[in-house]
Amino acid sequence: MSSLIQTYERLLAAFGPQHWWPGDSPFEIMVGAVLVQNTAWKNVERAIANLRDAGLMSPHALYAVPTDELAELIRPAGYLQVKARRLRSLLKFVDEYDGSLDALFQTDAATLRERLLSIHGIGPETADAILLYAGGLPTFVVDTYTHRVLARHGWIGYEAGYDEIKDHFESSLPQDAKLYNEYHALLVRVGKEYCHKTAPTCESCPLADLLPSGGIVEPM
DNA sequence: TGCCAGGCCGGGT
DNA sequence: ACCCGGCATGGC
Repeated sequence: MSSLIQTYERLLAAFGPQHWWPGDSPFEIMVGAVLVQNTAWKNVERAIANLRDAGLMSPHALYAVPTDELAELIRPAGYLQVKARRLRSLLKFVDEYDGSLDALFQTDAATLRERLLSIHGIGPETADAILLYAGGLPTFVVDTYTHRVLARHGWIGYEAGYDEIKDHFESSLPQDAKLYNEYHALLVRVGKEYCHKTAPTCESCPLADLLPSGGIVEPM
């Protein structure tokens, strides 16, 4: 069994830097983090383009948009009613810092994470994505690909929960935002290309020789 | 055509 | 403390 850092180095060598998060500004990254919930990034790009084209990609401008109007703008990202409300709850939070993300990220990481989690529509993954990719804070982001790739390769059990997986990484890696950034992006890359939900195949999977049993670990 | 995508919430066990 | 249905659009 290789260590997590060895796996990281192998993935980085194989795929190179992923240049995450795709987005021009911390604010756009925050918005994208909500819009991408259980949604293909492709669809999110259109929604973001709509907001940018309308000149709304700033905290105050976007907060001034009524919920139903916001829903129409983000339609391509799906769950439009739900996400419009979630965006507004996040915007209300940002507004408490007068729309200054610099001010917002002055808060210490643990406190800020708690505050983000208290926002309606912000769960652990969205909170961590905001902290890491918008704020540059060293917190590991766990997503469905992270879970599937690790479980299928026998590194964790399928029953492992969010915090368990997060701790798995954070306790065995240096606390380094750049490392967490790239690692998560690489896991998503591998998941998309080799670790599909159905019809799992590990042929040519870059992690194949890390499998403890020489095969895929199937869920119960 | 059906299944899936970079979740989260609320109600029911 | 889990488990499940709901939420919606676009790509393959």
